[in-house]
Amino acid sequence: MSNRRKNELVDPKEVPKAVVSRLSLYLRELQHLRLNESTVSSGTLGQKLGFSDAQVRRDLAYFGHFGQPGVGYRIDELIDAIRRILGTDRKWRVAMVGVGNLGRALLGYRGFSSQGFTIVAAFDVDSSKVGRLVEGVQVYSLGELELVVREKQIELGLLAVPGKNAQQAADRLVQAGVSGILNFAPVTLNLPDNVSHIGVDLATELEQLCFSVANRTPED
Amino acid sequence: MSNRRKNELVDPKEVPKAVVSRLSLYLRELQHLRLNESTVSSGTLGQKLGFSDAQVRRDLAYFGHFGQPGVGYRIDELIDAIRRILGTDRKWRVAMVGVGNLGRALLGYRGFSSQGFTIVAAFDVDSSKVGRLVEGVQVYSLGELELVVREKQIELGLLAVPGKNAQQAADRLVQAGVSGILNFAPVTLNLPDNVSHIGVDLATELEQLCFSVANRTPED
DNA sequence: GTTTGTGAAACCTTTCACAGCG
DNA sequence: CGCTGTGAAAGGTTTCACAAAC
Repeated sequence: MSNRRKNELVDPKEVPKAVVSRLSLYLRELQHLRLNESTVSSGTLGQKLGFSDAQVRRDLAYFGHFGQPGVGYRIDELIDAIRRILGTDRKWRVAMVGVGNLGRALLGYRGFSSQGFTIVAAFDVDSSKVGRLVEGVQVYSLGELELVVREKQIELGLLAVPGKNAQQAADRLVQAGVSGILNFAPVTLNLPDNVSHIGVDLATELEQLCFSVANRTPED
Repeated sequence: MSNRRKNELVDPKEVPKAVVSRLSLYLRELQHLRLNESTVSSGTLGQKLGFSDAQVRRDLAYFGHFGQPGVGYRIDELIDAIRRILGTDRKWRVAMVGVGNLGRALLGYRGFSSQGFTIVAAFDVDSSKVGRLVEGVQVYSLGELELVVREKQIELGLLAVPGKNAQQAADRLVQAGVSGILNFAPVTLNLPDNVSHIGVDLATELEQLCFSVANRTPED
């Protein structure tokens, strides 16, 4: 047996990045399974997501001994554990930068709040939007960004501005002290190492789909 | 030297998936660089994206000999080559399923059309939306999905419906004959192997960001 | 019986380092 | 010179297969 106690975390640096991305998928699936079952085996969980049973067990074993031989994993317990690992076992305060089509849609998206994220302010250059509530969120001018981010202790930024303005807006978020940025603009941001960022480029995702459609073997 | 001639493609099955995802990023960066330069080295291109020079060269070499020693890569030529590889050197006809917040935002997103994707129809259950134009796209009832997809020869579907309706809507797209689905609903779809699909879960992305913020080493 | 956790093997991806080309 | 393309090495990830646990 490992010298790690149950639920004790390993150094996150030795956890493969691919494992972390699957953790979110496990969490999502477990939240559905919880409605009907109280335990699940690695085989069943893997099957729902298209992974092997061995992969599920290996992934979870990075973080502790969550399973019971002959039984499987207790769903509630595993959900709590994964949320602790991901850091979503508490609320995160988030800012939206850019209240165009996409920004507005994201402000109204219920999936964020259900996972512990609260959008507490939005920013836009368009003065006709400033001062209004959009999807229940107050819109401020970009000039107020630093002040509001500090005042409301915002930790994460969602960036939904046009590509040409994205780097500048990101710099301001960094300046204001956020710890992470989720970037929807189709550009690669250049940021200091002490700020995490992830890019989500919708056109890029569609290109990947395209490739896989165009290169499918005929007999598939 | 390889026995592959310039621009000749290898069997796509032997190309790592990670390489394909970087191809989209190379393309995006090259489209910016083209405005100021006519050639670029692997080092420069890699630096913009945070990849090593060796990785850029290795990735591109899967598909042919695009570079010139001592000079680098001709940007226009490389853009054309990557578009051919991804399959975006032609127009793709796309349907939007779900015209809620996110669906509407995606209908108005200019980034799709600039990369060769044309949204030619939208579908929604809400009868107050059916028959209207949203962002210039005609909205049909879900009942018309199969007919319209066939008539307009739609190849790809964007799925932006609530999670509980996603599998059913995806089944209908498959039934209607689409080749690929980009799924924004927070569920894992179960689809036949002859239909490609990619999931984009916005809450999941935010969780990944969270993890990387929460687990950053103090001295970073 | 079922299912976990994990060494060991297999497989996959990135980096190194340099011959060879322009 | 500078830069590519690529063998070989290093590093990372997944699968196999089975002893141990229930």
